[in-house]
Amino acid sequence: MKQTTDAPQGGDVAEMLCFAIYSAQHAFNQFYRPLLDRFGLTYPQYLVMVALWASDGRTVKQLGAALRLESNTLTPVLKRLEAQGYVTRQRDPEDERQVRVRLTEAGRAIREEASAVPQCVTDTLGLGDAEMRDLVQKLAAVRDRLAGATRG
Amino acid sequence: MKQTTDAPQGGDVAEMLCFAIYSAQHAFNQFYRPLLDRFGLTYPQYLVMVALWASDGRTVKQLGAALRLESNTLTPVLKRLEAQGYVTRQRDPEDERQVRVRLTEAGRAIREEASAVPQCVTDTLGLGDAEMRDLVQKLAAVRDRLAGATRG
DNA sequence: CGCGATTTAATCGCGCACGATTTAACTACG
DNA sequence: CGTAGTTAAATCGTGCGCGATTAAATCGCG
Repeated sequence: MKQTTDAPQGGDVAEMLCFAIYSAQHAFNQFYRPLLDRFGLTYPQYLVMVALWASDGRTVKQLGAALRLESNTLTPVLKRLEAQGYVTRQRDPEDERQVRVRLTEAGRAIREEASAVPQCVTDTLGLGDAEMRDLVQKLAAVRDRLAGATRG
Repeated sequence: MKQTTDAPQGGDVAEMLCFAIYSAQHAFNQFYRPLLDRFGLTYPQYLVMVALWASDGRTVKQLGAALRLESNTLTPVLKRLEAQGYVTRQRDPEDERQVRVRLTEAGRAIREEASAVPQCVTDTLGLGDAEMRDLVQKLAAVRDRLAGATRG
């Protein structure tokens, strides 16, 4: 009987969920690149901006919780965003261990313009709203199960 | 109360399909790491091995078509696999532009042992076969639509 | 044949990811 | 208080991804 799961016995990477996610991630990255070029943003940088547009003034830790990244990844990204003039980074006077990340005027300014970007994604994918949400929910479940098993 | 925007996908990263894929990809990467450590393989290296187990002796181009990668990414990965003793790389005498990648005895030898790895994934995810296939198919459709739009 | 166009890998530079470690600031507890 | 333990960011090294470029082999067309 043919295996159709994540098992390589029967087949190729094409049948594996991990590869479906892996290759879809690269496709997103490449799809976003030309759209974000005019802002000088990379895809991970864009995700940070989205997180800040939703809730400004978060600490590195809080951003990391939202993006599932840690300071070893975030700090260099945030420094580049700071160098681009989109955010500021300053130690919280209340707790000097923490660094608060805040949007600059320029960072807030591109929000409107950048709203065309996700619209372009939905247009390209042509998925219904319910189908999209379902896919997001299923992927979040996969992610959380994997993450739970990795730690616990 | 959580802020949302009018833009589709524009609330927070948690609602965005691109982020669901992005974070699931990282979760897979971290889930695989301890499982692959004993083979000395990274996750991308493992995907190359899976592709070769399915069809040995492919060219870099053919491997790239399967994995959606190009030589700029594959060549260093293949060199590391070669250094580990899992594959050989040699120019095709029929067409010296091409490099054929072949499993060594050691490369074939770990196939059986490594078959426990995807089993561990299915056990952890607890998804039915049909549900898994459906998810893979949907993600492949997303990937192909994005890739088609990026090129075309 | 000859020579420009095409194809295939490889190379280079940059920006993530991330395990491991370090530094600094805060907390808890005797 | 003081100090051991904890927490938050930053630092470092390695390995991808990938756009851009280069080098070499092959193809195509006169």
